[in-house]
Amino acid sequence: MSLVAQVKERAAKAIEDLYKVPVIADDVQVSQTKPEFEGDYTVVLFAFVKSLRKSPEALGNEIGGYLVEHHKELFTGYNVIKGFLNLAVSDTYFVQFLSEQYNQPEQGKQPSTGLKMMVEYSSPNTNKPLHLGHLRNNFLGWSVAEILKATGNEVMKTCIVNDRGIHICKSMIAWQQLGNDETPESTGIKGDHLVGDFYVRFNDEYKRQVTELVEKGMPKEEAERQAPIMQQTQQMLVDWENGKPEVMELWSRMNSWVYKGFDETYKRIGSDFQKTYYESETYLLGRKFVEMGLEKGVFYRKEDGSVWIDLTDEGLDEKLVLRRDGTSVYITQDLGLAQQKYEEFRYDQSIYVIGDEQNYHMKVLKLILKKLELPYADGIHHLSYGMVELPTGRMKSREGTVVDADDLVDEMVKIAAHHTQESGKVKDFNEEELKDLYEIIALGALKFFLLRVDPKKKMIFNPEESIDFHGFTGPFIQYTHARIKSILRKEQPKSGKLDAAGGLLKLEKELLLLLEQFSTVVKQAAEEHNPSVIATYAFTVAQAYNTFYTKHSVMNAESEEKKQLRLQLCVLTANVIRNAMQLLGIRVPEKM
RNA sequence: GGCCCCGUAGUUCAAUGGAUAGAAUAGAAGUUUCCUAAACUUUAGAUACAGGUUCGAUUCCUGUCGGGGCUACCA
Repeated sequence: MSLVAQVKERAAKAIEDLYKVPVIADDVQVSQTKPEFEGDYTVVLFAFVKSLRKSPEALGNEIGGYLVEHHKELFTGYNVIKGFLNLAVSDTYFVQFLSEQYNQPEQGKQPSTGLKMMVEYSSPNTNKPLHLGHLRNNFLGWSVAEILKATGNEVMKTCIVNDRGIHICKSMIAWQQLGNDETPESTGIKGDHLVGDFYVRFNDEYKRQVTELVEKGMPKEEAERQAPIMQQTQQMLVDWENGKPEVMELWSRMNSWVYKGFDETYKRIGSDFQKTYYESETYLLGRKFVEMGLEKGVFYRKEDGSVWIDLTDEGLDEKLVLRRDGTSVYITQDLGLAQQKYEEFRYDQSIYVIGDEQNYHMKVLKLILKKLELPYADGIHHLSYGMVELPTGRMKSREGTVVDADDLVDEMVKIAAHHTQESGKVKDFNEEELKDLYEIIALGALKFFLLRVDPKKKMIFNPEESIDFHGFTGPFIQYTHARIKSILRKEQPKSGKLDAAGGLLKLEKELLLLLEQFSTVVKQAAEEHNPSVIATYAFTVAQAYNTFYTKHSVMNAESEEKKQLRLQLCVLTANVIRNAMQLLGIRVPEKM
């Protein structure tokens, strides 16, 4: 049991014994003691003042006295300041924790819950390459999946690829008309970028044609409909839906270029999926829901044949679920996909990593499934994350301000290489090892940058300033790990019980206090679907270690006892850092 | 118009209703005969505004101002 949990439980028991009232451990408010006060954990007493009719000071002294008396092995002292009972945890407890845990390589792992969870993330369109926004999505999704695994869940990572629709046809038409048979091979351009370029060229040509028509005197809206390239694109979509062979062939050819490009990027940034769904295969699935909904009276048909659901009672609008021409809309497709996933995987939870611009859509999706009384409706969670914005606002492809994922990673690798060469610490690395190190550091910086912020909040990326390698960053933590490993290459701790008789120094104890919290932090991150909790934690640990490191020597410790204790502390810190960073998808180097 | 989210040091981010609002960067001043200075130490600097609830409000409620998103028979 975690230390916080123990404090809660014992404090609850103390109150029960002292005042003969039932108290649940979770109702006891416990937090880490602020550094300016004596103690390690603090019980906040205000909640009990009224019901027990005692002053906070009296309560604190009575409970504190009781705890120190009844749990000598755990608490060595207390003080009461206003309504706060500060408890000092014994060195013995921490030293025992250290010697039990230090060489357990898997820190933070929780027992199995038996629950199955799906995490859908990444979800790209096949008409453009991945950009910075996708990176936040990819890193979040991967990390949350990893955190859920660590907390004992079976996790299935999935991806839904948007590979059909008018926007895909735009790239295809542009390639047909302006492409000169260019291919990734003939041009040397990565497939997803090549197709993305044609999407841009479509828009340029379209704009040109509209302008031309307007100059001839056609009203703008009319021109936008009449532009030949748009008409041809719409015809292509119809042909695609009818399975016209030439169109299908071009479609799968260009998509294969894109997938090859995506695979390269995914491999590099570490994204993977156990199952990939393609919209071209799933977009018709939702239709049976329309029948079901009409039968249950949840949906209704309008005179023109379109089908709707009325959500005004829930404070939302009326929502279309089937067009009057009988084709399904986005939400209907999602209903179908949710069902399909459930049939295949029987999930307890299905987590969708999707931007917050779709909050409304996801709310509607869940609500419709609920109204249809589907058993998996309650398990649907939207992991809504904020957009990555530039200092000037949203990235806009029309203004060319979209930050490309591949370019950004390349840039980060360059900077990592520059810093590494400057420091001159890895002269014994060969070419390949150096290349790997640059990737580790570059992606460490990038992933940490995107994961350290609360997912719900939008965040700002300034392309003018490169992502930092100092301070609250991935490389800072990686560096700390490398430093520890450098010591451990010189000497490994001997196993066996340690003697705490000499007492722990302040910095040793502070570090141990933090290390003990890892499981609690992982649980919190899992409950909140929030990797930033882990990022903050990993940084705090690294910071605490660095402070300790500068102040106290491990190899030249005051005594052999101390040296052993510190070596164990080094091993545990390295393990916790490695495990924490692993949950963020960040590797830690042995040397840097 | 309706619904939702957000305004915290110069900047980027923290803070289950709890103690003197934390970090990181940028700024100023220091630390390397001693385990990796991508480090460490010191210093200065912020809750948009006005009310309310509370023993206690960055957090909850109301209003004002400012920013963003959604509100498609697009996906």
